[in-house]
Amino acid sequence: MNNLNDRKKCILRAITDDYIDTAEPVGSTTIAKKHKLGISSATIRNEMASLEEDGYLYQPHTSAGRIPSDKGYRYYVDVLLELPRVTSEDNKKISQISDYKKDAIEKTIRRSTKILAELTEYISIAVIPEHRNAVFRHIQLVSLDLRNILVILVVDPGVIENRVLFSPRVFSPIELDEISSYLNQRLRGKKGEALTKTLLNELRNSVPEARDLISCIIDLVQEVLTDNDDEVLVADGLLNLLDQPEFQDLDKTKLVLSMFEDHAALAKVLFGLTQTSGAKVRIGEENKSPELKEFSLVTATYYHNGNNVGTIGVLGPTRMAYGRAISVVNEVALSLSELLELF
Amino acid sequence: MNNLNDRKKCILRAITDDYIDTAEPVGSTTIAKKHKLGISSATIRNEMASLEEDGYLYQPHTSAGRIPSDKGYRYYVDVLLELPRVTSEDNKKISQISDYKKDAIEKTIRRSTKILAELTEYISIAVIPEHRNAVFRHIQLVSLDLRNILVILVVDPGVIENRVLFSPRVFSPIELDEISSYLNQRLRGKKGEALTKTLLNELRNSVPEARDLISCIIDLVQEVLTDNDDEVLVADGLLNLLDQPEFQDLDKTKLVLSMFEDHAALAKVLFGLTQTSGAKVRIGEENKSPELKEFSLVTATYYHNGNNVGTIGVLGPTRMAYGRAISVVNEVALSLSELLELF
DNA sequence: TCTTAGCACTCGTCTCAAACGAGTGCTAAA
DNA sequence: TTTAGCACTCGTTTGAGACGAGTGCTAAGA
Repeated sequence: MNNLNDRKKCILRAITDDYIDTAEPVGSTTIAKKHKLGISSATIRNEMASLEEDGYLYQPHTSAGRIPSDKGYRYYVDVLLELPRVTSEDNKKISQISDYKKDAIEKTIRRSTKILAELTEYISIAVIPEHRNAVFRHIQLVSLDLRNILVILVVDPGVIENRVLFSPRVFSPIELDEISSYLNQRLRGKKGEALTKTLLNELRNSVPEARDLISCIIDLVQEVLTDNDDEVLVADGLLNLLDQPEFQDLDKTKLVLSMFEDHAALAKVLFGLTQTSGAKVRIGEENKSPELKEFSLVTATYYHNGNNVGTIGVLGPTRMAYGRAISVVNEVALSLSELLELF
Repeated sequence: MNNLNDRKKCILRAITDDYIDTAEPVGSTTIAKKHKLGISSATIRNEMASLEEDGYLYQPHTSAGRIPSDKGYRYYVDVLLELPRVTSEDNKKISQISDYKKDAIEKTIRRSTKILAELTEYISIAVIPEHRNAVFRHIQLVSLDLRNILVILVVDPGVIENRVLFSPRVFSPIELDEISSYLNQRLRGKKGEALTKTLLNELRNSVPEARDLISCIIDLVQEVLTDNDDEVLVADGLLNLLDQPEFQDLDKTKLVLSMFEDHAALAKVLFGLTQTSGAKVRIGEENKSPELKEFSLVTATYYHNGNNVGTIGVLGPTRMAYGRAISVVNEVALSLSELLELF
């Protein structure tokens, strides 16, 4: 694929840079003037025609300049792009991710997407750790008053779930402690898939006088560990889309934004991004989903204990500032992984 | 203010209903045809001219129909409006508010705004209970492993805060229980303002070997009870605005939506809505803030233990379906209050 | 053989005037 | 007091023409 001569590379890079900058089709004279390549507009025109023939560029209509095609962007990203360093200003902002240290993992990720959206001015999305990989760590029952019992369920990595249960029967703190430690002993380290019916029934019947309470608790544990319909996707900066010149058409834009009302479906689209290290870039048609064919997606995974637990990234027009996006996404994923090591 | 004769009332109501429905200036013939009032378009025209003179209507330009002015909407809401009953379908949706029963109050309110936005198709907003009115209820320290301690702080009404603290010194579960019950005993029922320096210092020095741990805990308590910069405003359905014909102008709409980036400032605008019972309606210019002069705001307060703790409502164009908005907002506020009674 | 100046051509956008039509206010008759 | 009739207003739509950015092609020059 590295089959372009140097001059073609320069021209393709110039056109792509310019188009990313201005959102206007780029003409040969513009290139000749702005980027002093030492060749005339006529020569550039010839090269452009050749690049178009090879599928790197296209014209929206005869009398317009050129726009990079998806193939063009792909070449740009793979071959031509030099990643800019993350500025210290950006780094300052990114470091805000760890500001609140150790609150729930989900909040941390929300904060990260928010920061990512602000930095890139695109839509920022994150897939949060799948609970089904989560492990039971600790449960604690606390008597708030006679009949209200606070259940605290701690799950690795970093999810803490609280629920206040109303119990018709009064339990003494000692009883609650006993129940807690029994459940802890039986459930510690278990994954959702390990919660077999046999086990659950055994637990339910273990303390006859607390059957109802334990039932409720088990439901909660199961709910948290098996992650039915819980939010798996976090998005921020949706409105940034309105600032992009290609989304001035309201109907089109509404269509896109309405995708974000069904987080579950969208998560599926964004899943299957299992990736090794570094940022992954999906450009336009490379996205399987037709709604995303005008979008590019730059994602990176973040880790917990060396395991790939989730994905974070940005979604923007194919005319995306790839360099900056990739740098920033990488940096954010890195910060997030570092922070999660502390959980 | 009840100074319009019956015919004028009918015409004003017809124009307002029609304009709310179509978003197009309403002409005399339209009224004559759609609402069989038994009078000709010419008569309606005369009455319209009179209503315009009195400030209830205006024409966007000479050759157009009429649009209700803010004064016209106000009259419509105060005098002409008959509240529609909430349909059983709506009620079904509203009852989803209590689906998850007793998770944290903030989540409940988020869910409520989401439902409200879906039902009305306007922007839905809520001011969540001010923490400074919150009361310390319970604290619990749980040893997760040797050096990680989970702090659970329960605050009335319905806020549960978790934090994992890393402690260089190892505490036994018994020690942690002792610290918990000491703090519970000293802090139970206290408001943020009751946390004087003297008290806090006394607590800090009460158990010398746990000084650092207690310090961290106290910081957390103070943070939660004094509610520095925590989110006080929740909004949903921002994108609904794009479906309104009066907000097809992207620049204008972006300006409005950007208001929602500074929740704190917006909360101020929406505060000062201390109100008795039932929904409050603010129409167009009645809003102090100039950004909101094209908007109407329908709000109701919700209660906890008989105290007005927060506000929930919808924000839409002045051309709002007031009847439905008021009914639904009232119903949601009611459901929310009922649910909070259980907290 | 490669480069480039020159030029005719294309086609989207901008401009402006004319036609259109929804709605009005006024007048005069019922 | 109501209403049919009509001239008038003014925003919107339509279409023709001018404009111009950018192209491809040709032919001359390096």
